[in-house]
Amino acid sequence: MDKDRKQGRPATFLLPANGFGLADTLQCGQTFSWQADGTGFCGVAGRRAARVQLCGGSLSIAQLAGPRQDAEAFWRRYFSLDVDYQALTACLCRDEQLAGSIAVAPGMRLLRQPFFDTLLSFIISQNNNIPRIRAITGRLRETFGGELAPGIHAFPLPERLAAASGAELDSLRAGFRARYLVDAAEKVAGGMIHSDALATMDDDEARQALMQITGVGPKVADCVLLHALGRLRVVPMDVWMKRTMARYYPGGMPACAEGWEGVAQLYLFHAARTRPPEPTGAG
DNA sequence: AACCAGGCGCATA
DNA sequence: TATGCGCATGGT
Repeated sequence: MDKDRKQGRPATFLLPANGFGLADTLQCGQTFSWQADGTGFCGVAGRRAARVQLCGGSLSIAQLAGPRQDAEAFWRRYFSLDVDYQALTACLCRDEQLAGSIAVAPGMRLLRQPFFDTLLSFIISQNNNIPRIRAITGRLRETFGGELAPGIHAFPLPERLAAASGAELDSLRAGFRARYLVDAAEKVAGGMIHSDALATMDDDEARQALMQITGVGPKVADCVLLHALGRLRVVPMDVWMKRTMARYYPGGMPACAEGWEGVAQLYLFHAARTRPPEPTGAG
């Protein structure tokens, strides 16, 4: 695998990305693995590192580390550029509240993220805010993850994190979540939790399996199902979504979101956090 | 069943 | 500058 990591030149290519909103996609709280970098972003997904930037209607990707052969296919899938969001959002917009939420960030896409990166990130996200999640995941990567490119570290491998020392864990300043990270690493390294096995289960079975990890409750489990396992009907219920659902959809998501409830959640969540809450009633 | 630990960004005083 | 609030989970 040495040839994959030590490359003289990055693999650089363009992906068609009409209507794609890079900043909204990377900054809405679904990933904490990307750093704004002037005109673009640098970040990681699994064992790959990349710098990405919008160029007109295309997404320019410079993969700095990782397998080159399937790089285009990997990133196309990661950014959901293989999904017809024009058609999908047009469908969701049949609901008035969803239309208003999509208008806040119409180019936002649901990422398809690597399993273990996502599991660790959302364990850290619990009872936490985005700046601090970014800080802790950054220290987690620098402490335990391999350096894929200069200054860019991967998320740790499960085996490495499972062998963490107490001092290393303290340095994360992750608070009570530190032992949750270790339990997740042990269960993945030991094969008790495996993404291939989760993929064969229905949503409820996979949720229950993930909740065997200490520190993974229903909300964190649903985040992993949606963001890493492609379970697009799953709606992680944090406080913002509880408010949104109670207020606008007491009877559940509208029919136009059937099968895409998790994607609808992305827009509703982002809009709820972005714009000030409206008073009840008209106006 | 209701409460707190745990750390820190944030809004409000 | 100080104070309190919010947050997802596990444990009491």
